[in-house]
Amino acid sequence: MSNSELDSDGGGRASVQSVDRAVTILEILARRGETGVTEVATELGVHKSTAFRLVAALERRGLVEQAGDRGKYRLGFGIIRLAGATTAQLDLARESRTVCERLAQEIGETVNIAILEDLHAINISQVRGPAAITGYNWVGQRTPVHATSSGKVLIAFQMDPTLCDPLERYTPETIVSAAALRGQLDEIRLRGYGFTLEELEVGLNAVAAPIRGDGGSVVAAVSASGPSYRLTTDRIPEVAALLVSGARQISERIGFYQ
Amino acid sequence: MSNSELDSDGGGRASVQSVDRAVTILEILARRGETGVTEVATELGVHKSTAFRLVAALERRGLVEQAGDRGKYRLGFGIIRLAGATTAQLDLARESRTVCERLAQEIGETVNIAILEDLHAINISQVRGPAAITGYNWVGQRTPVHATSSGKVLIAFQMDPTLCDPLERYTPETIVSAAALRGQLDEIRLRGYGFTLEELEVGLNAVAAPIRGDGGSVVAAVSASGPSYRLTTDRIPEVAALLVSGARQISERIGFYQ
DNA sequence: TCGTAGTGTTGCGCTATGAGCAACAGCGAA
DNA sequence: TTCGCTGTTGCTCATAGCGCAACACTACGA
Repeated sequence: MSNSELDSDGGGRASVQSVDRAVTILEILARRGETGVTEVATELGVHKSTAFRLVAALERRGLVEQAGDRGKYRLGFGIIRLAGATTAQLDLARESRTVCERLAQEIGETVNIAILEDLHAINISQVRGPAAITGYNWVGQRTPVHATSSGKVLIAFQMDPTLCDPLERYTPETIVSAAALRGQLDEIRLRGYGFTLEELEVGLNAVAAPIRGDGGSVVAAVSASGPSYRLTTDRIPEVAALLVSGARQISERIGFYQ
Repeated sequence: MSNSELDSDGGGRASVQSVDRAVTILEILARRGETGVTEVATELGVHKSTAFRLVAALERRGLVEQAGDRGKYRLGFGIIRLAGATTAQLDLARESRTVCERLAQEIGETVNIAILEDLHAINISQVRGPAAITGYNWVGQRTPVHATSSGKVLIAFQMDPTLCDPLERYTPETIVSAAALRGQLDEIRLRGYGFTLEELEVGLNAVAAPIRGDGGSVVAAVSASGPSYRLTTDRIPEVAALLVSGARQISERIGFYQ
């Protein structure tokens, strides 16, 4: 594939040339295995200094690596890592789907799966509850770990998470003291589930339980959330039991054996 | 990660900004799952039209896909494909290594593993023979299928390969008639191995055998090559038997069961 | 049902970036 | 030791990539 082929996207500047070239380099390396800069340049139809800089940019980010000090290049572990992130999330989302659908039906509220990233909970899957008022889609959203049930559960099982003090307030009920939050995390580890009461949004309650991976570590959380007039404080134990059970099923499906 | 962090590579323009941004987008999508353009732009620290164009460039190449007609983006199957190419070749190279070392010892010549790509044979692994005169590294090299033993074996087991007529000549011995080559391919399928006699380089002979994948199709070839005064015509049956045996072992290791 | 807010997408002009050229460093083979 | 080739770097300049403004579309709330 030459540049003239890349440019034939439909007139004008239809793409980002450098990105196209970089992706082509990844494909060349995928096909050819270990390849030198000059060979990449020849196949790409660019100057070898251009090829070198593009390869170096990919190398810097781990998508390409050099075989030895000086010489041929090959695809790096960064590709595997990206692919792994994709398939791991796909696996988790797929394996948990039917369990989440059942939970949403049983609990009557919206159910979400979240993973931890840089002290944020990121939702990767959602099943809307039958009585859901709002159609808000949480998937892809990052939420603060100290003000969400999933977030609390995720950090409760982390090694010594670094917490700000004070934490950010979202409602009058938000826990802003790191000490108070640590106390709640201790309770979560003892009870096996966590919850929030109008801590992220006024009128919004949530309960969450930990999902474990094949090493036993907590890799995700499943939660149910709803309006506080429906998901009342006295319903929490019942909802928690359902979530803990569902979380165990999901854990077993993704390879956790106790 | 903001651009200012990207720029802190060591003064000046140390990288390719657009490629760095594109890779960061892939990492964002790996972490967050389904994500909108505006969210990507915010996290990347660029204008949303910039983010949109970068995402579109990745989408065009299959590394990113859109979830639905209009909306959030996620990592695409292109990442899996790249990762698969990497791990498949790694698997093949790894599983064949000890067999190739033994073959190099037994035959006394350089042994290579090659795969087919666009009517070229690409070497992905090499073990130098003990009596090797030249240290030439074939890994990553593309060689013409009609003038190499691996190439002939690889196309012999393809569905109706398209051949030029005449083919390119490299030495006085090169087969340049497509009809003559097809005849040789028929013989290869019957015998189970192929060879070349000074067809790529004067003084260079080679023998190759097919490696099969789990569906039985030929996915690679293992070959031995050496100077014609050592790898003589009368040695071919003996060398072929060793290569066929070795190829079967490799095939079994990568999942082929007869 | 309609208006509004927000997101995704596109055209355009400008400038900062990416590219090619020339040259250098290093390595392996003759 | 010399030569050929590859990988790498500094520099200059043209253009590709970027941000801005605007548009199209969708979803939500009144």
